Amino acid sequence: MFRLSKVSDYGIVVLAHLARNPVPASRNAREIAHEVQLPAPMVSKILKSLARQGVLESQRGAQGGYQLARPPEAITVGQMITILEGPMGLTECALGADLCTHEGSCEVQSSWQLINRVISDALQRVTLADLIDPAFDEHLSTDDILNRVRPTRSSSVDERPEPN
Amino acid sequence: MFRLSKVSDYGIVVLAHLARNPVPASRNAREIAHEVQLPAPMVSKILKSLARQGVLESQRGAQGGYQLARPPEAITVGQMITILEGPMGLTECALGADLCTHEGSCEVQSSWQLINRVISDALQRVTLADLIDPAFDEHLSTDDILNRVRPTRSSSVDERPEPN
DNA sequence: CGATATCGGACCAATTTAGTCCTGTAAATA
DNA sequence: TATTTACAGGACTAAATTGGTCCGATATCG
Ligand code: FES
Ligand code: FES
Repeated sequence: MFRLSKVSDYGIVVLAHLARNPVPASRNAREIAHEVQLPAPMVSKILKSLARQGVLESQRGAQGGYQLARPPEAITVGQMITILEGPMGLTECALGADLCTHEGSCEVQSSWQLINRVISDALQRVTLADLIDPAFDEHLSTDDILNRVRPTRSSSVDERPEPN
Repeated sequence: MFRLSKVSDYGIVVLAHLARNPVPASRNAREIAHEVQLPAPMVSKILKSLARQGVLESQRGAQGGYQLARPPEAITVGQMITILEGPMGLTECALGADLCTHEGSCEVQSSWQLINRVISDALQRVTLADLIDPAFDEHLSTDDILNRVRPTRSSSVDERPEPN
């Protein structure tokens, strides 16, 4: 159906909420779930994944909770999706590995790899800061996004999601 | 998992194969399936969808079969995916309709709509002709694709998949 | 007429997803 | 130190989706 899973969907909503509402600095999973109106166990699971991958910092114990580990400009939509959804690739062939049974006979593998890269790059160009920027989502064309010279706030950001 | 379904995957392989091997003009489903080494009933189902949406022309009865209804330059990857996978949208909210239960309280809906448009546009910029062009998939950057001035063969193409 | 093929669905099994729950461990606080 | 809070890490289930098959109807050719 070409949809993101709910995990990614919710995850991005949660991160956007945290970026938009930076205080109080640390909140626990239950509070966050209540704030975004999503099922608490799901949100908890998602928060754990994000913390494990370094997007959130977690504090255990009483008064513990989660907060963003980096400024919103340093977190891209592409990273979030990769973390919550697994390695990006519209088809397995697109990943380049020897996973597809038709490799060798297939005539479109390399094309898929390119298409995949295009999508991936596009998603890496949108940051969490963009998601909560009211100016971002109004009257922008595709080319504005894809060609834009990054504004100051994210000009020096060029990170990848850390492995692990 | 953020993958295209097999239906789309196979569908694109089939179309690429037909574009690359234009003769004989009309072949039946069984032959096509054999040529691309994919399960015949699946291929048949896919061919039917594509024919119904006008990408292929079908000829019934003895000596019948399928052939491309338009030149490869006039068929985009975005169209193929839309036909085989349904309306494109990474989340339901992205479609803009009143489908999501969180609408109103949600803080990222309009951002999703933009992200969605970016992906969609990117996929509309790649045609079937590109997929079978050996030059296409070698050493091209994302920007080459996204910013490229369309070459002659697809400069005047700006169609959408017809509704129905 | 009879053979060939598409058309349009129904149908089923296997996988994936959405969502819950439980046990363990770390931190704060009284 | 005992207690409570809250994350860590999984196992687990039910529901939805997907991949794949099959069939009766219809159209076309010879
Ligand atoms: S279908 Fe897998 S390599 Fe092309
Ligand atoms: S989650 Fe549906 S509108 Fe945002």
